[in-house]
Amino acid sequence: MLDPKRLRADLEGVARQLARRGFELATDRIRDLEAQRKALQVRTQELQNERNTRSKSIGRAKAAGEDIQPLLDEVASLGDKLKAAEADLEQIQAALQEIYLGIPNLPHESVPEGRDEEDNREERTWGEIPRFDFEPKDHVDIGEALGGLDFDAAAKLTGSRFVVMHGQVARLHRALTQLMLDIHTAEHGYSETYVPYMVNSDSLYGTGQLPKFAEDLFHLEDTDYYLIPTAEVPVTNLVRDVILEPDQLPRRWVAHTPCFRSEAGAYGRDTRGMIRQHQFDKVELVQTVRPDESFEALEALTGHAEAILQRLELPYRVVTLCTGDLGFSSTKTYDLEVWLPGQGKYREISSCSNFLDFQARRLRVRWRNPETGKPELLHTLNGSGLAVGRTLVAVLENYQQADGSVLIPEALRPYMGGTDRLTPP
RNA sequence: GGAGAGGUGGCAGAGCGGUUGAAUGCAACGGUCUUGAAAACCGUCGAGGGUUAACGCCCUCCCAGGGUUCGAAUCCCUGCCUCUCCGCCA
Repeated sequence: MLDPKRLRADLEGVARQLARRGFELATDRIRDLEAQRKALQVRTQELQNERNTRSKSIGRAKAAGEDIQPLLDEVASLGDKLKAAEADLEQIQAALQEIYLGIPNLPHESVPEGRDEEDNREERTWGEIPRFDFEPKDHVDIGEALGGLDFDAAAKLTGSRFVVMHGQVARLHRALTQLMLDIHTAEHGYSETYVPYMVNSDSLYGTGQLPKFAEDLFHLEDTDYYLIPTAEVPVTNLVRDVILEPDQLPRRWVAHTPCFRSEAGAYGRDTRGMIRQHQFDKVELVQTVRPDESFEALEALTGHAEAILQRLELPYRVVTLCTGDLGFSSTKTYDLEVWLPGQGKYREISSCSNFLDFQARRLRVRWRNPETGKPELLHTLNGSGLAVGRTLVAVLENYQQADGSVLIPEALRPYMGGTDRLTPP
């Protein structure tokens, strides 16, 4: 959520910045509601003040043994007036809240202008795109030939957009997770966290998935519980309603969880293979930092995610999302895109974002600023480090051999019992 | 699942329905004292919001949401959470 004070003080300026990302701010309606809010709030508080004052004097009179009936008569109508004013105020505030919760974050000035992913800006590339002296297969063919990927079984057990993994491929999947967790904890200063895979709606409001993106979530019937779409939700919510001391900052967590996404609105896209699933594993990096350090932290965080790809020797590029492609809560996002020979293009494997105080305001994540002595909002960030399923896809496709086997990247071999190759049965 | 107890400020812990946003202790911060520190003593010390140029004034918050009342941390209802005992279970 944006700062309501800022919206009041500079509505037009905020509207201009939001227009960059194609969001039209309802300035007239906001101005109108804010004016009503102000008038009603002042009136309500006056009435509350009157009630408090009179009640106190009644208390005093009673203690002094005086007849309080005349005083009671005087306040007879006050209660109704106050109730009406409070109800009106609540209604206006709810209307404003609904609008405010639907406003995305402001794009940072360094974010390129653009409509969609076509306009994202490439920052750098890393690694050599592999050349094959045969026609490279995609991960579905490779994985099925290895006996390690079974989409038909998953369709029988559940439905489309799920996968069953077997044997050496299942182990490879686990090995990737272990490698990522080990690097982030041992080399990048993150502390490992295990969190619930279901969260309540408060948590989802806090990180911004609700109220706007309910259709992307799996909701458990007759409960307030949802399956997490990313570990970002439970992990960032760890500091909801918390005031951190300066020496506790920055906080860095890494968590490995499955992620559940309904993928509503993605009907025809990536229907083949593991690229877009209802359930996938992800190792997630989350940081809570001082406000003056968040852009620095974004660069570092992105580097941490890149380190995994480098360790696996997978070619990738880094792009800055343009204003039109930027996520709802983010002010700036770098996507890491790994090269997939099966598709002959780069595909997203990590998304690293700085949210400024956008999530922190909803979550009331604060620190005690020693300069002011007051609790102030922190900045939150997160990034995938990495999406495990897509990393598996990248390994299978980039390390495939003409005979149908798949080499294991050096860094993974200790996690694979020393095996250097997956071979078809 | 059954029975009971409870949820108050950073922590601990009081709080007859009426000048209680909340005693007291600890912690924290500022000061006195000291070569320095400790101890002792004095003082400050919750959060959010409205209004104001500012000083200030005002409102809200004692798990959450309803209710009773002129007035609720205190009474009633519902929900959530925690603890103890029993049952079941990985």
